[in-house]
Amino acid sequence: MTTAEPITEEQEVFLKHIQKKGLKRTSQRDLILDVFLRTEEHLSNEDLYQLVKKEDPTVGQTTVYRTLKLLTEAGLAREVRFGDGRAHYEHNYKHQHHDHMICSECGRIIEFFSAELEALQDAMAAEHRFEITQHLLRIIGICYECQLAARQGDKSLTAGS
Amino acid sequence: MTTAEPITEEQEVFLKHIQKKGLKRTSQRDLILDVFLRTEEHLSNEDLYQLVKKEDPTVGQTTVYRTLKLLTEAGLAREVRFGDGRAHYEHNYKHQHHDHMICSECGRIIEFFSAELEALQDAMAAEHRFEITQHLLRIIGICYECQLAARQGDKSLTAGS
DNA sequence: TTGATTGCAAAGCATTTGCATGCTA
DNA sequence: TAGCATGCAAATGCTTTGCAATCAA
Repeated sequence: MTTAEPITEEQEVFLKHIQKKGLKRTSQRDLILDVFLRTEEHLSNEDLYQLVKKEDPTVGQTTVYRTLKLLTEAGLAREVRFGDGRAHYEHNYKHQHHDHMICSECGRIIEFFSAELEALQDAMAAEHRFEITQHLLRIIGICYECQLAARQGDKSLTAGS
Repeated sequence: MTTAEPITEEQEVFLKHIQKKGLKRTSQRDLILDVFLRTEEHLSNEDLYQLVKKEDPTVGQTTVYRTLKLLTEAGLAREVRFGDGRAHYEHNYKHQHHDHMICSECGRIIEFFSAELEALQDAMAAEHRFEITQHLLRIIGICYECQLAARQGDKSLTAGS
């Protein structure tokens, strides 16, 4: 499989980054980027590896690790951690920054954005003359669906879970 | 070493928690709590283990892990993660909730609090009917001191390490 | 041709778990 | 005395690294 010519903006961004660092374009990196872009989720390394493997079983997991790091450097991916011990990645190119609410019952992830929140963070940083590189807001709790479910199963309460 | 009678509020809180769960009070747990309370920092497990070991070299690291989990359950400690791959713990009893700015250059940690920020988070959660259990805000960037240092060493710029 | 890339296996870390012994209640 | 707690060693799970073979530029 020869590497194809760039099509999407993202691929161009990736190529630029690759070249700037004196690295090389490979079919594996192309494929991993492609699969990543086609998937709109919070992919863990393992997730992406499984998807990539479907299209090319010879790709190793190590390459996925290394490529995700490259994509993050290039600004195409953003690493997020939900507290389950492994890294997840989401699209980061021309995507508005957003934060997450994580349901500790079902694992559901709700994305949200608040300009006021962002502004307040900037203000707090300015107060300390702190130059923000990135920020991470994670709200953990119970989503509406799980609250409903809990209310229904409320009659037989012993100690929970 | 026999276990001593409770003195501080924190020790009482811990005892109550221990008893409620049908667990037992031990000299190790007493010591670990004591050392934890005497230290005003963001202790990692390893940090606390080293400190405890100075006072009682027979205590095992596993016990520190297990006790820190207990302290967290009891509401005495709060687990925080700064992105270095391991958990850190800070005092949580009658301590106002606060968030952190982390300098990616020197590792310095600045604590801050904003009532507006808290209120905004609550508002965002309410919008999604999400019931907050806890939240975590981490701002990563460059602290003022490191900005100054960077400006000074700016004349010989090659690529920046 | 040269040096980056790949995939495998092994190594690293932080954390957890199994288990025999010890100790609290 | 019963069963929780302890500490060691081994296991776990995610991620990184060493290395020989391969491939892009």
